[in-house]
Amino acid sequence: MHTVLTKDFFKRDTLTVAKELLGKFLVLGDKSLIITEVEAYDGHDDLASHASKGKTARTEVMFGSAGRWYVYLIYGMYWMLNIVTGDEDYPAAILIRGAVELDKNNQVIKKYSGPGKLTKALRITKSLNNLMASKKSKLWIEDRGVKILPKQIKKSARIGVNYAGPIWAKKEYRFYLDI
DNA sequence: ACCCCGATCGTA
DNA sequence: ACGATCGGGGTT
Repeated sequence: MHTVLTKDFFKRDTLTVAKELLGKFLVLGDKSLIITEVEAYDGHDDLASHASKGKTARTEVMFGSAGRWYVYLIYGMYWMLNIVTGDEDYPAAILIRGAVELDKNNQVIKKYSGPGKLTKALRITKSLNNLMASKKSKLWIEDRGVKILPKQIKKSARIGVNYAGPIWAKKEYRFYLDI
């Protein structure tokens, strides 16, 4: 059974949604990738989050309704793909950092490790920013019934956020599967 | 108008 | 462990 995840799925606690995204499928045209690594950016207090500096033209998406794509450029060359979570006016999103591409028979075609490499391979750019994750926007997330056990979910501090200070840089908001 | 820095990556 | 890289966010 293939269920397209909609606003209701994403409009919940960000850490909960982040863990549940593992094992879900990122679908783009005829490509299906099982999500294996994510990071949560949760609320205005999260000093690692762009939203900690308040609402700006860039971060406005994060304050908007859940289930939209937040895509931004980093280091002048890499697009980061995030899905907005939580309630309206509560800025939060989940960065998709790794996935495994499968064919129709669920055979592994390719592994994508690293958010920049993933978007480069899928040709994801700014054009998706602020659009709903749906068939209409051509990029969406599906539940295909894959069950992930809690013990399969690994966690660690988020990558590349040392600027966030001792407390927030150390939060174990990165969740991943050992494939 | 401009300065500064980064939710990375590849090489070592 | 570290440096390349450069667009644009945030502020002036």
